[in-house]
Order: sequence, then structure tokens, then C-alpha cells
Amino acid sequence: MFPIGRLAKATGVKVPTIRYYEQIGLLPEPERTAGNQRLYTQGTLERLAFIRHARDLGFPLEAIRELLSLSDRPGQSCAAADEIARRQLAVVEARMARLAALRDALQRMLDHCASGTIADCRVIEVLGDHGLCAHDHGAAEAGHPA
Amino acid sequence: MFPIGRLAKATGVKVPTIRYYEQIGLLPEPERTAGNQRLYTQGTLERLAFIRHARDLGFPLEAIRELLSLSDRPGQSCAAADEIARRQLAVVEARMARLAALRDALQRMLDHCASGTIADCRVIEVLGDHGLCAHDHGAAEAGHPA
DNA sequence: CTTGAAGCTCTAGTCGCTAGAGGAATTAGG
DNA sequence: CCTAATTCCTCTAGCGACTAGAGCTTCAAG
Ligand SMILES: [Zn+2]
Ligand SMILES: [Zn+2]
Ligand SMILES: [Zn+2]
Ligand SMILES: [Zn+2]
Repeated sequence: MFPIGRLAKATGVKVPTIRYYEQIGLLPEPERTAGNQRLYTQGTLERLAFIRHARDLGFPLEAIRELLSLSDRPGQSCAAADEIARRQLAVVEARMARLAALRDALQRMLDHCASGTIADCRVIEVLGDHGLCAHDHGAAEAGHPA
Repeated sequence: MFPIGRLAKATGVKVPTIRYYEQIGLLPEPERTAGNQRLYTQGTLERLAFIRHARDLGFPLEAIRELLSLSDRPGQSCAAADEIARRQLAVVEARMARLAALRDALQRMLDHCASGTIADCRVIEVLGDHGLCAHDHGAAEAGHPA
């Protein structure tokens, strides 16, 4: 049984983040000392390490919640878990495709700018007229990170 | 002079977003009708189209604010504008590199799963132990979209 | 002149944290 | 045993870039 700071160090998850995970029900409410401080077990450490790894791979917390509840039923088929991972892979691939288009558009802007005055700047010019992009970079997909 | 709905349609920016841009000072406060409704000019339309295009390319609003203020001084050197675009390109490239690592890790998980029970699921297993990843996908960079 | 669409303001919610205030508890050293 | 440093506690607010909704007013067409 160890306090939150040691759990944080062991997993690389910051202390306020651990409390946040507890608040949203991703981690169970731990035992407390007489003085009201949280005390964790090895089991919670492993659960948090799982969460951290899944976050590093870009899974949203909701997906992680599902994965955790699946992993509590080891006898069942893993089809649902695999499906969550496949969906995440699809998200990552879509994001990459979009970023590749952005990269190309930015690169072209920079390649064509002669670095003179603003009046002649290709960057400013292209931003003012998507027609000059020639290739298409889709519209901004509503925002997700990782 | 046209109302906000027509501006929204012309630029593809949603009405509440236009009001939000005004609120944060990215768009000027427009004239109003006697009944207090916003009336826009062609100039604002062009400014908003610029913003929209830059957003589509992933520029954060703060960068767009700088680009707009630069474009108001056409005689100056465009070095600053080019630098903003270069930084954005670097951001995009970094994000792509990270996503490529994620994609590979996810793909490997899925490739190695025999799709049996949860107890044997490679997805669940790997998420519980980053050692099984072999290759490295760094820690999650604090979140930005696009 | 009536109706329905489009406009207005304001508040709160999204995601996944992060930062800070203002205090209580624990731990190590003397 | 006492003090000082560190860690812990709760609570609220903020980030970016919007989105959604309530409850109202104004405009344009028929
Ligand atoms: Zn330039
Ligand atoms: Zn474009
Ligand atoms: Zn599986
Ligand atoms: Zn890993």
C-alpha cells in the first residue's frame, strides 16, 4: 500500500491526473489513511499502467473504459476489444492522411515564396485563396489530439 | 452588406463560430441594423475566408491572428509570415511521425491477436505491458487537433 | 398581417487534463 | 518531541476551438 505520489512516479501519470481518473470513475476509489490520504495497491498500479499505455496509443478515455471492462471478463471473446483497436487504427490512419495533405500544402506555399515583402508573400497569398492550393486538403475535422 | 447567415454560407464557417471569432477579436465588430443584427462587408468575408483556410491547414488561432496582422502591413518583409508557416509545417511533421509509430504499434497488436478469448487477446495483453511493443511510440504530447 | 426562418444574448458543455489557492498530514532530521 | 520540508487534500477555474441549447427579437415572404 503506497500513496499517490509513488503511484504517479511508478506509472508516469501525474498526481492530478490520477485524481481526475478517479473522479470520472476510471480508477476505483482507493482506501484512505486515518488522515484521509489515498492508499493504492499493486492492482491499481497495473490498471493505471494499462490506462497510460492506451492513452499513449491515442485511445480516448471512453474506449479505455470499455477495454478495461472487457479485460475484467477474461473468458469472453476478444472480438469487441479487437474492434476497438481496429477503430483506433482507422482513426490514426485517417488523421495521418489528412496531415500528409496539410504538409504538402504548407510545403508548396513555402517552396513558392521568394521571401520578399508581405505584398508578394506566397504564404499570405495562398491562405487568402484556396484555389492556389491546387491539391485538396479537406476541411478541419473536429478536434482530437494524440 | 449582408447578414451573418449569408457570410456563414459563403465561407463555410458556422454562425456561432463567426460570433466566437468576433468575441475573441479575430473579426472586427460589424455594423448593425436598426434591429441589432450584424451586417458584413466583402472585406470581412475575405478576412474570414483567410481564417477558414488557415484553420483548415491546422494553424492555431493565435498564429492566424499574427498572420492577419502581418497581412495588414504589406510593405514589410514576409520573413515572419514564412516563419509561422515553417513552424506549422514542423508541427505537422512531428505529429505525423508520432502517428506513424502509433499506427505501427496498433497494427502489430492486431496482427498478433488470434481472436480467441480476452484472456489470450494480444490487444489487452500489449496494452498491459509496453515491453511487448518492442518499438517505441513516445509519450502522449499534450493535445492538439487538426 | 401573419408566419416561420433567421437573428440576438447568455450560459454551459465538450476532451483530457493543468494550474492554483489555501489548507492538513506525513516524514526526516535534530 | 519539535520543527521544517514535503506531500497530500479539496475545490475552482482555465486551456483551445468550438458546439448546443434556452428563451427571446427581428426580418422577409406571401
Ligand atoms: Zn513569404
Ligand atoms: Zn487550400
Ligand atoms: Zn484480441
Ligand atoms: Zn507501447
